[in-house]
Amino acid sequence: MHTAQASLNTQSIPNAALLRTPTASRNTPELGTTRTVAKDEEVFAEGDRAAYFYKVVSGAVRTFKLLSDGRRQIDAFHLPGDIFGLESGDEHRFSAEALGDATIIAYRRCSLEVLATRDQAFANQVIASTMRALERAQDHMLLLGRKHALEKIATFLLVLSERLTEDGHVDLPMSRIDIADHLGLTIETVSRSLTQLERQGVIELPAHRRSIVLRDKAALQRLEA
Amino acid sequence: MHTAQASLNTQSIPNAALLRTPTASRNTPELGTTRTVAKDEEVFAEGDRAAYFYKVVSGAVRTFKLLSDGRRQIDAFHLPGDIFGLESGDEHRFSAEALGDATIIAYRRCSLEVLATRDQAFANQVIASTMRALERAQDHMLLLGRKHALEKIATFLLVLSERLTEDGHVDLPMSRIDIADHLGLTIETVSRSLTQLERQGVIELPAHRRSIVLRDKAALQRLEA
DNA sequence: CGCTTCCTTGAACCCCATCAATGGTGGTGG
DNA sequence: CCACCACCATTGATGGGGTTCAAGGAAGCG
Repeated sequence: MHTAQASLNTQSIPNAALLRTPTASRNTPELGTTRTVAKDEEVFAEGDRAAYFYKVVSGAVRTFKLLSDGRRQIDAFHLPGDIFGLESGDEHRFSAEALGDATIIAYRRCSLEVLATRDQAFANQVIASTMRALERAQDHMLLLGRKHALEKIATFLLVLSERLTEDGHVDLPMSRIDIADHLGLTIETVSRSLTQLERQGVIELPAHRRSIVLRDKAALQRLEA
Repeated sequence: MHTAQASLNTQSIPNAALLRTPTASRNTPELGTTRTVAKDEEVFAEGDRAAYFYKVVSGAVRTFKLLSDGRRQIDAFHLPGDIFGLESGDEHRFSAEALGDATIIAYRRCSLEVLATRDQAFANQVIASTMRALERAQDHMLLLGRKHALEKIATFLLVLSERLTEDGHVDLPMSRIDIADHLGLTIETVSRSLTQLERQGVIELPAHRRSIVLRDKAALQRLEA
């Protein structure tokens, strides 16, 4: 059992040298090793031994679960600074793949346990981070269970914009299929909803479909429900 | 920001005297105070100061979020032994209400922090428990985002039966509305799905609609997808 | 320049929501 | 003890939001 995929962003663990140092593999090789992952390459699969957890350095990673017939639920996208793949049990309960070419650092799980046992402040930070990950999961349950397509898209764009935006310009690291499998929709509905928002003048969809300009954030917030 | 509602069952925190002792209010009054809550009474509301977190002693509690127009998502039902209302921020991000008459223990949040700082083993247990809560949330996201009504009901019954069953006989502490708002369905669909399972001989619905007999768990597992 | 891949758009359908009414159970008071 | 009532659950009929199926377009890459 047991993944704790949801992102634990390192910003919130100021005391944790282990998690903060993207160059840990060079400075303290025993704590983490850098690894590059190609687009759509697997980092780990559901059922793998969870000997390591990971931090995104560059690029982005999706963690997801599959049903027997192939239906997929992406629980989170992990951006630079995020931790994923930390488990309470000894198996990964999710799969993880790179959205595009990515660089990640792998940490031995036992490192965490050793450090958490020695350093109480660090342990408290890990608790807080895990709780924040849980809270994000809970917000997402509200979205999945009770929001309509347009509300889901609006929420998604607003959440993304908090991390990826430069004055309203969002560069999407993921495809429409990924968005659909994150929001519990189909690619067609995602596409139609985005088109609708564009027609309403709320967003703009540049030609190369991997970026979105948020024209009217207030309108998105109203749509969020 | 930030709730960490999902249940942290005390079974999994063997070393944590604070969490394990239902009679803490008598033995160590500074750690927790017992409180009884009537059916549908509020324990705390979204936005309240999160000075306390809680453990269920008897009865059951729902934690939920509301959208502006009243749509509700119940993120979890908390049964005896479960912890809820633990926040990383200083406000409750959910509301909590008793399903029926219930007894709970309120702990000051600072007690947890003090204890976690002094006792590394305890801190590690809290991390593990929070991660397990997160994992349950992740399973529920798969259900909400990608499962059909019948699959949702089947999963729900199987999960419940792991905790509440005595040889297949499940006593539901919650109403159909609560089930619907947990699974992202309507009461009508919940009712129809249960009826369908009964017609298929998979379950039995006794006259007083608050219990269910699981006749064929294997069939439920097949339906789970 | 053609191919592949991804995205968009259209049309038909279906699952579940919605609207509406009935049924059943437990509680209350006569 | 029974009749009435309120609440909850069930059942039926209809409709709609989103999926499914299918085709067309647009961008990137060899």
